[in-house]
Amino acid sequence: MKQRVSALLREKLGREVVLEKPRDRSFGHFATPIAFSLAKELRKSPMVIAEELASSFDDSEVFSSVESVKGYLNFRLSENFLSEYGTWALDNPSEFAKQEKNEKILLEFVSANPTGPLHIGHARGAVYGDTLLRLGRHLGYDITAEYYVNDAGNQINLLGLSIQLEGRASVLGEDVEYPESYYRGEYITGLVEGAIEKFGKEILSDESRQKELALWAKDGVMEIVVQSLADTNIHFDTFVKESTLYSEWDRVMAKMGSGVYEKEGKTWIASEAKGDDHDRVVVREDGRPTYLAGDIVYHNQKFERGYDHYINIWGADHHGYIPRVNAAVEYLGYDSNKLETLLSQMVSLLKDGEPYKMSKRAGNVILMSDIVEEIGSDALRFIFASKKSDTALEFDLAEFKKQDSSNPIFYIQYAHARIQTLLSKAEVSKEDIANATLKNLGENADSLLFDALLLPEIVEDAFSSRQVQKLPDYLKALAASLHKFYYDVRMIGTPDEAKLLKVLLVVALSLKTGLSLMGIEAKDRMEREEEA
RNA sequence: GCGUCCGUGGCUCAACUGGAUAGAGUUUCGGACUUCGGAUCCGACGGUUAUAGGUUCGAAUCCUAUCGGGCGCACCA
Repeated sequence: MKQRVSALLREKLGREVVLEKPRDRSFGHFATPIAFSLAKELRKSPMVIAEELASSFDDSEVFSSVESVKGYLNFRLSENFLSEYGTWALDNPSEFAKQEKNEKILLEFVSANPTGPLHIGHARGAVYGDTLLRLGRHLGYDITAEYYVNDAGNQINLLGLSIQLEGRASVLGEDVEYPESYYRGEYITGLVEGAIEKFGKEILSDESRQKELALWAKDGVMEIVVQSLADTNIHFDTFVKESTLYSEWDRVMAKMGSGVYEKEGKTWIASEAKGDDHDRVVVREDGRPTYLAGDIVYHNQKFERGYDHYINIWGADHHGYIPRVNAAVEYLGYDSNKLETLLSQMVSLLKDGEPYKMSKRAGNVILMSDIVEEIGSDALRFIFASKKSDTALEFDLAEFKKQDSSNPIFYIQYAHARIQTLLSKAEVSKEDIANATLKNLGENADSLLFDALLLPEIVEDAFSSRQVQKLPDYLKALAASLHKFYYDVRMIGTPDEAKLLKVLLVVALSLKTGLSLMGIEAKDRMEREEEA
């Protein structure tokens, strides 16, 4: 819709035009302040320019009116255009809001270490990434969702050690000394049991078998992780294991050329020259690679696979890490502008206004799976998609357990269900509705139809700006329009029944499509949950 | 100290990335059903957009400084 208008303006003016939605619908469907920017070069007042432009659109079939108001150019779409577009959408529901973008994107997200279950911070990045993925795919981008598994390095050894310590303490009854950092939580207990079953109790006391134990355990942890993600409708196409990459190391180092050098018996990357605070060690004196080394080979591998664009989603606490990875990418001979790193900020939880209690059982982290169990996948996804990912978020669980309009996910679902109920009570046939023409609707229904047809713009905007919260914002507003319309206009049994219900069908299509892009299934009926 | 993200009604967040009168929800108060699901709707109260300058037709948005906060600043991941 907007594209159509944009294209018309481009044709007319020979330039790209900023198109916006006026705050007040009485101004029209779209508006542009173009006359202000033309004022300088044309040396005429914006008002005059706007007047002239407005009158040049007189013969258009797309617009019913084009007016200039205080230098703004306001467009009102014709009933004919809206009617045809709405009908097309209903006839081609799976095509609605879709596009054919021609770009291959590698989207890496979550990538939590296989040393423990996902916590609430991971969940935010996961939801953000998956929502972007759904939006992008809907727009036709060819996107691969990838999870990078850090299954090498110290944290893996620590996993083996943690299982042994827990097993020696709880199973063998020994007094053990815990080091400063080790993994704890219910899942460790589970791994101890599994380890005994598989290897026998001996493995708990044999330090030389720590590595063997860890390599087995990380697969178990990954199963837990994958299950948590699946419970939230998140699925990955590929998993790349750090441990499989090091065979490439010599070749990658050679590729970096002068970007790496030897000093004090270590290998460094000259990242400072590429904007980092200082150079970084990639291989220690004893020959063990650092964390960065893994990322260098991984990003080399990514670029060798040949995508048009790369997106990483990281926890915001890693933001200082961006310059050094970009530096590596450039030394490898690639364009670091193709690599886009997005951040997902911290999350703090409240429950009934009080800080959410972290359970000792879980090792003092808030587990993603606990929250999903408490409020459900839909609510979790909605919350995390509702706020800009790069700002800190605080939310109260209690708000999302309510069954009324204060709970946005409920409010939207209710709007969708309400439409289904109306349809089931319709006194006209489905054919009558499908064949109805969406004209002479009256101001309320016309406005509602337009709102519902805005979804394509929202999807495009949300993806290209990487601001997925625009989608839930839109859905909330659309649901509000629907509820208000429902209250204001009676439909069943009136002469306009067929066409009004057809408008509602378009609204339902938008709501359902929008929700599915958030990984949430639209409901046809609301089941009232019993108060506990 | 350096880097980075941020500061918008009492609270949680928006604002089409520089556009029209800064909008929603929540809270508080007041209204609306013998009517398609009141699980809803309407109204009121509430703002010098942290502060001070600057840029221009136009600033919450861009620039500078100050104040306040989160997160980084490893040969940990």
